[in-house]
Amino acid sequence: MDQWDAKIRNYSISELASEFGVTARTLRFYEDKGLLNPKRSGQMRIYSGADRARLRLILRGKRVGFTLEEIREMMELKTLDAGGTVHLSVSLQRFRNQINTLKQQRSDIELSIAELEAGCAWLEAKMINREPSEEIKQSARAFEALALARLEH
Amino acid sequence: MDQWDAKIRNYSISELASEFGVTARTLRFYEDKGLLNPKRSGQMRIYSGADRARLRLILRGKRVGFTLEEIREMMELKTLDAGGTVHLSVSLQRFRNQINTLKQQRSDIELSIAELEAGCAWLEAKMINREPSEEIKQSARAFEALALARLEH
DNA sequence: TTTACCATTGACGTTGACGTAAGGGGGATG
DNA sequence: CATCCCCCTTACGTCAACGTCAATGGTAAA
Repeated sequence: MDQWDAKIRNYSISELASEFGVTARTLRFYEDKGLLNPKRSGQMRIYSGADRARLRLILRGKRVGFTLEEIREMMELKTLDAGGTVHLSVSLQRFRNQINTLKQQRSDIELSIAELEAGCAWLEAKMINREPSEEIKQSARAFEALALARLEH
Repeated sequence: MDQWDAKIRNYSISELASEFGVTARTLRFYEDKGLLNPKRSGQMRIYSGADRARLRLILRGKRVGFTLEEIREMMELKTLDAGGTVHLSVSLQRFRNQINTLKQQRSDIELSIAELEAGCAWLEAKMINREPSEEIKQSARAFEALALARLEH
């Protein structure tokens, strides 16, 4: 239980960048936008485990379509201890909205996956039987019909 | 079974635009990029039900994070009947990659939802008990610890 | 005919998220 | 000492996805 803990590990900018597959420029940019603020040792940036965790959150947020500004706001809301009940309830509403957005997106994604999987099946069918047999043509038309049915509302 | 079918419905540019909550400029832009090509009556664009279906796909693709270029490619792959087995298998691989991307995204989304719901719970706890009781402070610290545990790898 | 409205095609402007180039500091190694 | 490598800041460049503006045309009601 001494101080040789795993959490006192720090990271240089390029370490963190390469670990997450981004450039150093990106990390400096995020700092500029108020998303990160690592400690400094002189000029050099020193990233802690917490900074690393924030970065993970930022990148995940990006992947699901939030802008950097939105991500910054959400992170601020959680570190914002001051502020009355009103402010809290506003924050709560914002979080709930984001959740609904994400759920909508998840459903979009599931539809898209289904769409692409249907496309795969269609391509596979075409590859297995190269000669334009009536059988395949039939299934092709069937697929098209199904696709259309799903698409036209 | 006469021709008073539902599918012969056509749309003007502003009809389609307002139905999907985009501007006419957007539709012209998509056409410029080869994503749509409605028929013309003179200068005016005439959108068919198929065009409408394509638009639906485009917008969904956008919502899940594909670029217009990617969407165009995917749509081309499906209307591309010519091309040998090699081309087909390349297409198939592309589709499979997109599917994996989407599945990754879905998992990201689920993580984000969990994150935000935890944030909601945290805010709610704070609202219910406004006075800074030790009890709440404890649960706050507990939450922070949990969050960190989830975040740091 | 005039007014009103919707359509068209350019062309340039804007925003977010970085890339890239220029110029310079500091330390470790041959 | 010279060379390398990593770090820093400042500032301009870029790309996608449209927005906005200008000038113009067709048609339908007043």
